[in-house]
Order: sequence, then structure tokens, then C-alpha cells
Amino acid sequence: MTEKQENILAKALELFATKGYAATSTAKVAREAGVSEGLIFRHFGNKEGLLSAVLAQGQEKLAAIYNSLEQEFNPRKRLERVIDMTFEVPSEEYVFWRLIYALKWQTDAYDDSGSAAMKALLVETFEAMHYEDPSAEAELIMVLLDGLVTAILLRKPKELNRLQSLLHRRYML
Amino acid sequence: MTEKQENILAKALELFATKGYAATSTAKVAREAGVSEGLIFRHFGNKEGLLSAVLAQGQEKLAAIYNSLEQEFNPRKRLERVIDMTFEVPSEEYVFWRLIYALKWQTDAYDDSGSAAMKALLVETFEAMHYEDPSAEAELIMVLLDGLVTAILLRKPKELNRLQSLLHRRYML
Amino acid sequence: MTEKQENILAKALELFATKGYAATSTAKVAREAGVSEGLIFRHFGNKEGLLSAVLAQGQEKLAAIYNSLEQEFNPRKRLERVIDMTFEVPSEEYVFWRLIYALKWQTDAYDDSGSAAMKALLVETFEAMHYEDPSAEAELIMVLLDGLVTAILLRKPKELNRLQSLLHRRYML
Amino acid sequence: MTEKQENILAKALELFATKGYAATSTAKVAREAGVSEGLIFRHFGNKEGLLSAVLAQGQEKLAAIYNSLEQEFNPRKRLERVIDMTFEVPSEEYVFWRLIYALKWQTDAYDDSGSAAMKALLVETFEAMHYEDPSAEAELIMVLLDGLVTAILLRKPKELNRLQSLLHRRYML
DNA sequence: AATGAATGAGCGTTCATTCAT
DNA sequence: CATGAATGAACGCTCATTCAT
Repeated sequence: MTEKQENILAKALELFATKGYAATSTAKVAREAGVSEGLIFRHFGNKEGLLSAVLAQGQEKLAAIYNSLEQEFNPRKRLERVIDMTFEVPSEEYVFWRLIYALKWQTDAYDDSGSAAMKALLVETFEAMHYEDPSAEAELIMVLLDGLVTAILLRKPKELNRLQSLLHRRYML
Repeated sequence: MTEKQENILAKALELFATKGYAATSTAKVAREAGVSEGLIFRHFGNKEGLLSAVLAQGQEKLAAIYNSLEQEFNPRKRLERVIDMTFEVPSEEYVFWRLIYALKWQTDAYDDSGSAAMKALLVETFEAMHYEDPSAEAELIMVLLDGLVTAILLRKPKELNRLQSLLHRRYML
Repeated sequence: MTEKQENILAKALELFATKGYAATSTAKVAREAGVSEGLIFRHFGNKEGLLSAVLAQGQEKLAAIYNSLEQEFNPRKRLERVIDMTFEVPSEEYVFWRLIYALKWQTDAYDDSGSAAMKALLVETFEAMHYEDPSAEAELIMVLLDGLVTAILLRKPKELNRLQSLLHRRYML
Repeated sequence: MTEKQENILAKALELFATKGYAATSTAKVAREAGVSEGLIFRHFGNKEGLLSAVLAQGQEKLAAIYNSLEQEFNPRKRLERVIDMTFEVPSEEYVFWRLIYALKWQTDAYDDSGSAAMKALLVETFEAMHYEDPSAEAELIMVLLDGLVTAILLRKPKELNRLQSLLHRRYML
């Protein structure tokens, strides 16, 4: 991947995430990336291809998260890690997550596949911890963490620490 | 308000919510509403005015929710109502809430004002219930319910009942 | 002619003259005149009909000028009057003359008919004053006065008095 | 500048001059120039940018006139040149001058800056020729020549030669 | 690999005009 | 006589995309 291609991907991610996919023109991406508009189409085919490439670049983040959880066999520690990693999303990644979360609301873009695997992993975790209704517990924590990410990305709340320790207490971590 | 105006508002709500505001053309709204495109501008000034009119029509929903909570003085019942009303969003209102939630991610549209009032109400509730950290508790439940709405609107999960009773147990309602 | 019709004509004149015919919408005329847009079309048929009505209302000004000159049989006095009336266009009439002069430049609107009669009258005048080339003299004064009106309407120069007396001297009036 | 750009400029000049700026659509310019409408905006930004480009192309004409007068130091010859160059506007330039003169009447376009410099030059000229009121004389000749251009562009009179020699006699040239 | 001229479809918006009331 | 809802065509402009170089 050439430098120009990387420029394009970086600026596309930034603009898609902050201005929205539909509201970002390929011309603007090209201008900000310092390349000609034609180059975007030579490399990525069309605008949607550019979006796909942007997302593909971030898929490794998702995979890394899932793998790191999968390799933690102690259920208590796994649960702790699920919770803590949400609170500790690195701020350099905000722009990527913003895009992921914003795209969810676009009918034709929503893809549920990732969350099913995560759900299974969490059900397993709560089973190992002998919770009464592991499936509902898994659903609860997913819903909760989803809302938490939304809050972090949109409202940037300040009391995250207290919220984090509250959750630790609640799950006796 | 004439019938055509109502048609426009209804179709605009639907399309803005499902396809996104930016990705919905006024031409499409007009076509689906069975009116000329010019009529949209005559009645609502411009596309943004149409969005405002759509939102204004739903503001009463938001106000009604807040008021019904404010008038419930028993803290336990108030908390119960906050939780239950989230699970019981009428499905006719889905499209409206989808729009509200989708708009949050649109840079220039995000308005936090509503949530501050709700937060204050919840802090007060948890204080009355003698929770250890009422502010964090309020934040937690808001984040949780926000994630819940997202799940309901996007993933339409089937185990909502079990999730609801789990929450009741957790808050001893 | 009802009061509303007069309102329409007055505002149309003002707007056509100051903003231009093409750049003035019938909606704006209606709004400023405090009537519904439909009324303009009921009374004047279409936008061009409105323009015609506006111009017709001012034709009497042109006729009055021509008549007053025609009835002055003393050639020296007639010439004097031609010159002086140009310098003394009442400022309430500026807006009308602006419209006339602006319309000249619109291909489909230019109508030369008035100036031919005036030319004939001036040729006759210079003949009576035994000028060497009465036709060229008539042309000269017409061109001059035309430029003068343009200057008055567009540049609003301050030294008009000195220009007026210079012309009087030059024609020995 | 590509051939298409030149096509656009040429047709825009023609249409703006003959139909008027407001009454000429960018679609019509594009159609007549044999290019897509989008190209106009790519090259000139917007309709006003197109007008500016059209005018800029002709500004050299204005500058050339002023410079040639400035470099003529003999006042009698300078005056003669002012007069004669007006009579001898090349007919290929008519369309450009038509645009300049038509734009004067467009409220927001009128720019007096050029005429002030010319006025100063003429005042100086009449001073050198010991005329009684050089300022009024300058004003007079400007007004006269302005009317003359108007006549040439709009009425295309046939007796221009006799008018020209009449003026020569009057100024003793 | 990279540019930038060029396109055509679509955008949000304005407009003159019609018509039921 | 007068309104104002409604229309459809056109407007200025932006867009994703193509292609010769």
C-alpha cells in the first residue's frame, strides 16, 4: 500500500466518521488527502469500496479484541477485561468507533454478525460463573457496554472512573 | 395542517429514520408522499425545516415521558417506570426513535440538553433510595437504557422479557 | 383600479427598477404589496403583463414631455426646455426612468419608436435655428441627454448646475 | 485554458450581453457552448465566477484605452483621440461593451471606479486647453460619449460620420 | 501510479402559473 | 375580488464516476 493510499484511507475514515458517509464527498477526501479525485476510484473502485477499505482496516481491532477475550479462560478475569477494555478505548480509536457506531443506523450497512460471537462468549462466561440466567446476563452486559461506548463517543462524560468501579462492585470483580 | 402536509411529514419521518437524513432526497420524500417537490419548500421552507417539523411533531413524546416520571414521587416506582417504559416503547414509535438515535451521530445535530434533566431526576431517585454513589448509578442506568433502546431498534432481540426481569431483580423492584 | 392593484403596480415598478425584471419574483412583488400572489395573475395575466401595466402607467410621462415640447413653438425656448427638463427630472420619477433605461438593454424589450418622433422634433428645431447640420445636431443633443440621464440615475453627480449652465452657454440660451 | 473553457467564455459573453445576466441560465450557456453544465462550475466555481471571468477577459480593453490616452501628452490630440476612439469601437467588441453597459443597471454590479480616473484625465486635458470650466467640460464629454456608446450599441445610427465631424468642429479639432 | 478535464444524473430550491374555495 | 394550496419546470450547483494523457 503506497503512502497516497494510506493518506486516502486515513482522511476518509476521519471525514466519514465526523461528517457522515453520505455527507462526505469523494472530492473532499481527495483534497484533504492531497491526491487527485481519480486516484480514489483507481484504487478503491467506487465510494462504497473506499468505505469498505476503511472498515477492513479496522476489522483487525475487532478481531484483536475478540481474540484477547477468547484466550482468557478465567471467567472472572474475562468479564473484567470486557468491562475494562470498554472504558479504556484509546482516544486515537474514537474516530474509527464513531464511524462503526454511526453506520449501524444506516439500514443498508448494519451487520450484526460480530455481536453473535461475542454474545456466545459472554453466555459461556456467565455460565462458568454460575449466574442464574447467563443468556440474559450476557445480553445485559452487551447492551450496557454498547450504551457506554455511545456515551463515551458522544457525551464524553467525566465520571467514568466512578462508573467503572461501580460496575466492578456490581459484578464483584 | 392539510392532508398533504401530514403525508409529507409521515414519509419524511420514515425515510429520514431508515435511510438517514443526508441520504434522503426531498424528491424522494415528495414522490412517496404523492406531492410535488415544491410543496415541501412552500410548507417547510427547506429540507432542514422539514426535519425540524418532523422532530417537533415528536417532541411531545419526549415531554410526556419526562413529565410522567417527574410526577411519580415514590423513588422505587419511579425507577421501575424508567426501566419498564424503555422495554415497552410502542412499536409505532420505533421509526421516530430511530430518527432521534440516528441523528445523534450527525455532528451538527447532537443536542444533549434533554439528558441532563433526566440525569438530575435519576440522581435524586437514587439518593432517595440511599444508593452509595447516586450520580454513578444514574449514569449507569442511563447508559444501560440507551444501549437497550439501541438494541431494541436495531437488533430487535427476543429475550427482552428475561432481560427486563433480570433488571427488576438487580434493582430489587 | 382598486387600491390593491395600485399597490401591486407601485411595488412592481420599484422592484423591477431596483432589482431588475428577471431578478424580481412575482412572490416578492406580492409580499411587498401585501397581496396574495394569485391576485397578480388575476389582474395582469402573467408577469410580462405586469411589466406592461407598469410601463403603461408611465407612458403618460413620456407623452406629457413630448406634448409640452410640441406646443412650444419658439425654437430657442423649445431647445432650452429639452435641456432643462432633463436636468430637472423629479426624483420621484427616478425609479420609473431607471426601469425604462435598464429595459433598453434587454434584447426583447427595446423599443425605439419614441425616439424617432423626438428626433424629428429636434431636427425641426435646429432647422428653425439655422444650424448647419440640423440632423447631426439633433442626434448630438439626444445622445448627450441620454448620457446625462444615465449619469443622473447611476452616478448622481453633484456638479449638475455647472454642467447645465455650460450647456446653456454652448447653445447660447 | 482549454478549448472548452474558451467556448464557455465566448458563449457566456454573448448570452449575458444580449439576454442579460439574470435571464441567462448556466444550462443555456453550457448547451450553446457544447459542454456539460457541470464543467462551468468546475472551471469557474459558480455563475458569478463565470461572469467575472468574462469581464476579466475584457479588462485589458479598458486598460489599453486608458493607457493610450495617458500617453498622449498633446491635449488637443488627446481630446481628439477620446472622441474618435468612441466612434470607432470595433464591431467585434460590441458584445463586450453591451455587457459592460447592461451590467451598469444591475444594482449590485455597478462599479464607478474606472470613470473617476478618466474624469481626472479629461479635467487635466481641458485645463491644458484653457477651457473656462474644465471640470464641467470633462463631465460633459463623458456624458456625451457615454450616450454615444449607448446609441451605437442599441440604435446603430447611420449618420455617425456627420456626428463625428460635428463634434470635431465644436471642439475645434 | 497519478492526474485533471469532462460528464450526466441528481440535489435542494425558486419560480411563474393554476385553480378550488 | 381575493386567497393560498398546489404544481412542474427550470434554476444554480454538487456529486460520483470515467477516461485520455
